[in-house]
Parts: sequence; C-alpha cells; structure tokens
Amino acid sequence: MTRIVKNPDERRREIIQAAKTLFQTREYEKTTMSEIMKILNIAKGTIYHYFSSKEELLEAVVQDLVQEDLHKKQELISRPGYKKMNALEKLKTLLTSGNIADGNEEILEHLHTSGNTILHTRQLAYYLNELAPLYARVVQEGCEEGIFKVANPLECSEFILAGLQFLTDTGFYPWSGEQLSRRISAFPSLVEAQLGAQPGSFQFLSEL
Amino acid sequence: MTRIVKNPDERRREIIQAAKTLFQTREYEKTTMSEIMKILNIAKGTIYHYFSSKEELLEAVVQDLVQEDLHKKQELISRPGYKKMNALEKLKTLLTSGNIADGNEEILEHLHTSGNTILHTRQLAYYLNELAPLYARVVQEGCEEGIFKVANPLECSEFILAGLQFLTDTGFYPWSGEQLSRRISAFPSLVEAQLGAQPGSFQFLSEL
DNA sequence: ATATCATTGACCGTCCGTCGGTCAATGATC
DNA sequence: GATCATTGACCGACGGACGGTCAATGATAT
Repeated sequence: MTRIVKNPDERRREIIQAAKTLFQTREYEKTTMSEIMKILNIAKGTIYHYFSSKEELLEAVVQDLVQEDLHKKQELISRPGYKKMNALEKLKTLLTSGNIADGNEEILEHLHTSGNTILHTRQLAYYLNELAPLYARVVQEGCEEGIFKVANPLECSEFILAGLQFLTDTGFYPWSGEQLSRRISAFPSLVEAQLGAQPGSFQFLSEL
Repeated sequence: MTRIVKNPDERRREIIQAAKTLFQTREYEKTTMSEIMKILNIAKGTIYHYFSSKEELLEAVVQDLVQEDLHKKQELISRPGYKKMNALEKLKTLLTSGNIADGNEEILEHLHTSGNTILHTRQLAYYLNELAPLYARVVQEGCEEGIFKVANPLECSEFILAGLQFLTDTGFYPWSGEQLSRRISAFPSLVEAQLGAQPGSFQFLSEL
C-alpha cells in the first residue's frame, strides 16, 4: 500500500483527535484501536509507534480535552471586561462558559447519556488539578471583597466542581431525569451556602 | 469431572463473593472470568448460568457491597442509644462507621491505591441512591433542632457524600498524599459551611 | 422413568499489543 | 556530487487472552 509519511506532531494530533471523537461517542472501552486506525487509514503499528497502549492514548486525549478547556478559560480571563467584574460575575463567567466537555457539546448531548465512566473520571480529576486553582483565585477575591466567606478556597473549589460534575454528568452514571432536575434546582442554595454568598446570587446555575 | 451441584442461591452468593474480592484487589477490568472460575472450581458456563455478562456480575457485586453498608447503618440506627443523640452526633455516628468500602478495609488499604474507576463509580452512585436519604433525614432533624441550616437536605447530603468520596478515594484517581491531606484538613470547614453548622463541630472528619 | 435444571468444557470471534521488516529522508564520507 | 549508513515513521500478519456461547451430560425431584 502507498505509504504516507507525515510530520510526527501532526500525526500524533491526528490520532488524538480521532480517538477523542470515538471515545466520546462510542465509549472508551467499546472503541477499538482498529476503528481509529481505519478512520485515519494507518496501520496498527503506527498508533503504537506514538502511544504504547490504549490507556496511554486515553491519557493523551483527556489531557488534550482539559487543556482545550483551560485555554478557553484563560482567554475569557484575559478579555478586557473581565478584570472589572466582581468575584461573583467572574465566577459566573467561568462556570457558564461550558464546563467540562465544551466545544464538543454537539457530539455529546445525546450519546453522552451512555456511560463512559473511565473517560469522565479521568477528565474530572485532571480538570480539578488544572482548573480548580483558577476558580480558587476568584473565590479568594470574593472573600476579600466581602461577598464570600470561605476558609479554604482551593479545596472549596475542588469540592464544588467535583460535586456539580459528578452529580449531573450522565457519563458517570445514568442519572434519571428526576434526579438531574432535582439536583440542579438545589445547586444554587448549595453553592451559596458553601461560599457564604447572598441567597439568590447563584440562581443562574439552575438556568443552564 | 465429578460434578458438584449446590443450592442455586448459595452458588450465586459464592460467585458474588469471589468476584467481590477479585474486583477489589485486582481491579475490575483486569479480573478475568477465568480467574473467578478457577478460584471456585467451576466451569465458565456456570458463571454465565447465573450472570449473563461480566458487567451484570459487577452490578451484583456493587449492590451487595452497598447493601452490606446499608444494613450496617440500619443496625446502628436501631441501637438503643441512637435515638437520644442530637443530629450532629447521629451524623458523626453514620459518617465514622466506615463509609463505602467498609468491612473489606483490610483487603483494600494497600491495593485500593490502584485505580478501579468503574467499580468505585458504580459503588458511589448506588451508595448515593440508597444511603443519601438516610443522611438527609438526620440533616433535616438538625435543621429542626436549629443546629443546621439547609434548604435541600437530600441534595445537600448527596453533594457532601459525593464530594468527600470522589476527592479522597484513590480508587477513582491516584491522588497524591499531599492532595489527600490537604483536602481532609479542609473538610470540616467545608461541611460546616454546607450545613450551616457551628465551626469545629465536624472537626472529627480530619481525624480518621 | 422422565422432566427439569445446574453444570461442564470445547469452541468462537474479537481485540490489544508485538514484532520483523520496509521505505524514504537525512547526513556523513570519500 | 555520488555512495552508503543511520534513523525513525510506517506497515500488517500474527499471537495470546479474554468474554461469551452452546450442545451435551449428570444430578435431583416427582
């Protein structure tokens, strides 16, 4: 067969991109390396030239996914208007800019509701490591502004992000519609209590 | 080979028991049906006579695991002294009676630190469904006693349990020792804020 | 005796990962 | 500038393991 040689970086990203799509739509465990290879028209060996195992490929995909989100958020932060906001508005900006699994929303939405535990867990864990500090900074500011009251900003951020995500992401578990709406309705008051914020200030969490 | 016929219920429980041990020590995905079958000295077909897939066997194991915990907690609740406690003491009793993955502590402790995402996620989800209502009731009582202040007891319980578990269970993700101790130190103030409880009342959470 | 059903183990298809080997580009040597 | 060695991207047949199937068989109850 004709052989196509590409820039290694490009090839690597191609593989990650294809794997990302498949892992998200078909579920990690039910995605085969052969599928990825067929989509890209490459041989088995090529994938294994770049990633020593399926597991390692997953790792790269997750990293890519979270990094994407991180960049999006950093872009938001560096926008002109951002600095003038108070901590609450900043938090709202960060939280509403599509949490985890953004940009790929269209793909997900439907098939998201399957159960892709491994991908989602890794993603959340990695997400916490990378993004919780960002939120923590804003929480800290809120405390200084006097609108929040939190003893441990970083852990508080991790706690909130983990809770919100785990309890509403059907990628972890097939939560029922009743469970989801029940939880989402309660989130504003939960987060307000957690941050010591004014009642109603996080009402927007119920309106996504 | 000589054939050993057992009471179906007993056989079923044998299989669940063996699978439970292996799933917890070796990790679900790396446990093979053949291993289970070898331990029990039964043929492959026998397992599939009781469980139509490995996945279904996992489901049964998780259910068993959580049910075990539920019974333990119900036993605690029905003890003579329990009813006389105030809500805070009751919560402490429930929370310190070994959360998820109790009884099997010895086995875990060490190998727990591997990464067994699927088992742990299912377990937490199932745990929330079954046990959050128990906690919610106590939280509700606390509100009536005036020592807590919570708008949505059930969702609040789910939130706390999910957060604590996800952020400290190395079965989800290999959290570092630094992360773990940092989070555990912060838990008292986080939970107190969430429940609107007196500062210091959940200090015991840092001392497990 | 015969119906029922728990049990067996050979067998199947699939999937991850390996490995020996190909080929083109790069750069050293004469 | 012609020749040749080296590198590493790429290939794809193959191995081995695993989840799952099924027809046959033995045990048990009636």
